This record gives sequence, structure tokens and C-alpha cells, in this order.
Amino acid sequence: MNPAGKENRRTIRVVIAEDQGMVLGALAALLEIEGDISVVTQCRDGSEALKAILTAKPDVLITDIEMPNMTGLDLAAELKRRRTGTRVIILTTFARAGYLRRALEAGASGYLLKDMRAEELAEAVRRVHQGLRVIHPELATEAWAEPDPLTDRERQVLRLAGEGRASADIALELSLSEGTVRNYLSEAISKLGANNRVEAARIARTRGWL
Amino acid sequence: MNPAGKENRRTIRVVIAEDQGMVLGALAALLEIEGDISVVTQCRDGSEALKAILTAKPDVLITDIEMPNMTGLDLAAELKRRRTGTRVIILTTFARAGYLRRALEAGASGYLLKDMRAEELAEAVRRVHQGLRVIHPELATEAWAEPDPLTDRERQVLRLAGEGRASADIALELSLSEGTVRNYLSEAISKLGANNRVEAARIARTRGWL
DNA sequence: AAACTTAGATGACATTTGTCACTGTGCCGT
DNA sequence: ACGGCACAGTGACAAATGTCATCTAAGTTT
Repeated sequence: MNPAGKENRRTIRVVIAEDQGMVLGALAALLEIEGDISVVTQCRDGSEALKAILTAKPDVLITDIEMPNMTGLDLAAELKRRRTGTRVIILTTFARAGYLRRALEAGASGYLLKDMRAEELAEAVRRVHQGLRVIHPELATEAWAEPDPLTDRERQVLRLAGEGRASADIALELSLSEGTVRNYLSEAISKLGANNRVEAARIARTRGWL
Repeated sequence: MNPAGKENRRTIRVVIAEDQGMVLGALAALLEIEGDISVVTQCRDGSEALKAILTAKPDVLITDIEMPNMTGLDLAAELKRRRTGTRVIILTTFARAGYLRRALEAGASGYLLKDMRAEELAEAVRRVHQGLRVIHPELATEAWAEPDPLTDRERQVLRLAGEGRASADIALELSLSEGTVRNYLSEAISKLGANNRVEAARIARTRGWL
């Protein structure tokens, strides 16, 4: 499993966090092929990953975003706060500007999409380990700047509305009056150029604002 | 890469179809570790996979469902029709009864979820190659029998409504009167025990009926 | 031929949703 | 001290949505 020898000289120690077991194991297998990379822990949720990182002190964390307990973005933010030296690569399905922005704010060193070629992952790990930053080319282009126009309340309300909850229901849940909920929704709809709450929620979701 | 020797004696030839390059390559790496399995082609969409299978004649196809050009389910159906001997394993994120049912109707030999443990994939390949059937345990339990209660029209209308289209808009698209559209939606909502079109669409989607 | 089913339509009605204008409060930056 | 902004609310109105009973014109069954 380590063809070119040099067992321990400069192997990059990696932790992977990914909730789909199949993908998790497969990524580990992919990286283990490389002689200079060693996967020290595989984690299936965010808080598990946090624990693993604090004890194993890996060089690089590769993490999905949407996971149980703690998202990859929360994880990155937490590692930044704690000043563990671990560098973070976000590896996700979603090409959403909001996610990318939040990832960079959380101090992540990489943001890659799962539809990249598999061979590029190991190279990205090496780059990041050297202190470089790797961003998926299509996302790096800028134009992806467009900041989230929604306020916190608008976002909350829109999220629930997108699940099919009625205004009165949402009002109850957030302890607001129904009129206020309708006002926030109306605002969100107009900000996003949608025709109704459902379309608004869809737009916000694809932009990574939800 | 083939520790236990016995290079060619009984290696199972596999084609993988999966649109996320990273996952595709990783799964291939995972299987290549096994001495008795060989990944002969990696495909990133359905029609590409069909071509590859017709020329390479593999023992087993591992395929995602949602892919460009041709879904994994269509692919399975096509292989059944053409009587290639290739056995099919569906490997997907979605635990939807509708998908499972359609997979079995299309003659698939396996239906696995990506959140299984990675180690189980190779074993599933061997089982399927021996003529056995492997279904993800939670889906095999029955109870997942519950058949789709929606009529074709209800399904069509609900799909559009779930995207945020208005009744009048849907009516136009399907050449129906607006009242009829509302009737279908009302029926669907009541059949699914939902409170409105959005919730109904969500329910139908998670059950694999959309 | 009579009975039944299905897709589609109407009209009436109550409820929900979306819009607007307007009133406050508190916080932040200058 | 002032303007701007997020937050919260009210009231009123128009439009969209959801429900129901009822109707017709095919098709199928029996």
C-alpha cells in the first residue's frame, strides 16, 4: 500500500468527514493509494470529526458540508477558533456561492466539488498542506460575489415556507404575528424576483442562501 | 495492487457509472483493492455507460440513478431488453420505495444506498455475480410496499406545483383549465394527507412517487 | 342497453397568500 | 443628534389556493 517506500518520512496525515459511508470509505481508499498520504481517521458526522481532529491532530481535514450534528462549515469555523493547525478542504456536491463564501470566512483552505476528477484530490491535499489554497475553478471566477440580500428573519421564515408550512404555522413556531410573517415573505419574494414563496425558496436554496 | 496473486483466474469485471467524478474514481479505487475485482470502465453518464457495457461486456454494472442522458433505472431496463448478461447494482443516495420498485421491475440484481459501509460493496458485487440479489436491509423490510396512489395527471400537476408554479401557469402548460388543475391538486393533497401543495409535493418526493 | 368509471370542466365558497401603507422600537455609525 | 436599518406589528385589499357538489363526454363492463 506504500509502493515508493519512504514509509514515514513526510506522509501527510488526513482525516475525512463524510456522512455517506460508501463515499467515505471510497475516498479513503483513493487517498491510501498515494504513497505520501495516510488517512488516519474516517468520520461519519461533524462532532465525531471534531473529536478525532483534536486527538489525532492531522495535517489536513477533508470534509463534506451537509452532515449530521455539525456541518463542515461549522467544523471549519470551530477549528479556526481553536487554532488547531489543521488545514481544511471542503468537498461537496454544491456549487453554491453562499457555501463558498462561508467556507472562506471560516478559514477553509480548499473548496472542491465532487464532480471533479478523482485524481485531483490527492494533488489538492498536497497543495493545501504546503499552505496553498485550492478553489474549484468554476467557482473561483468571481461573479459568484453576489451577496445574500436576505435578513436573518427573512431567511428563517423562507426556510419554513419552503417546506410547505403555512404562514400561521410559521408565526406560531417563531413567535411572530401572522402579518409579520407575511411581510417577511413578501420582502423575500420581491428581493429574489420570485412570484411566490416556493419559487423564492428554490432560488435562495440554489444560491446557497438558505 | 493484487496482493494474494491469482491474477486472472476468476476476476469479476465491473463497469461503474456515476456522474460525480470524485465518487466514481474513489469507488473504482475501493474495488481495485480487492484482488478478485477489476474495474474495466468508469463512466460519467448513462449513455456512455451503455456504450461501454456493449463493448466491454462486464459481469457487473454498478450505477447511480440520477445521471445525465440516461438514468441508472433506464440503463437497467435497456440492458434487460437487450439481454446482455450484465448484472446490475443500483447504488444511490435515495431510499425511495418508488426507485426500488422500478429498479426491480427493470431487472436490477441489487439496490444499495451510499450510506452503507464501504467494505460491503465488494461483497455485494460478489454476491450479485453469483446470481444472488442484494437489497439494502432497511428497504427490504416490506412496508415499503405502499403503492403510488397518484394518477398520472395528479403526479404531473404536483410536480410542477412543487417547483412553485401557479395553478394558472400549470393549466397553460398542460392544456387544462385552471379549475381542473386545482381539482387534481386538491385530490393529491388529500390522498397524501398534506395541508397544501408544497407539503404534498414533499411527501410524494420522499416516497419516490414524483 | 344499462351501469360504471375516468378525465375534464364549472361555479360557488372559504381560506390563505401576497402586497402596501403606515406605526413603532431599538441599535449602530457618524 | 441624526439617518439608516433590522425587527415587529396592524389593517385593508386583491389574488391565489383549496374544497365541494355537480356536469358532460368518452370508454368499459356486465
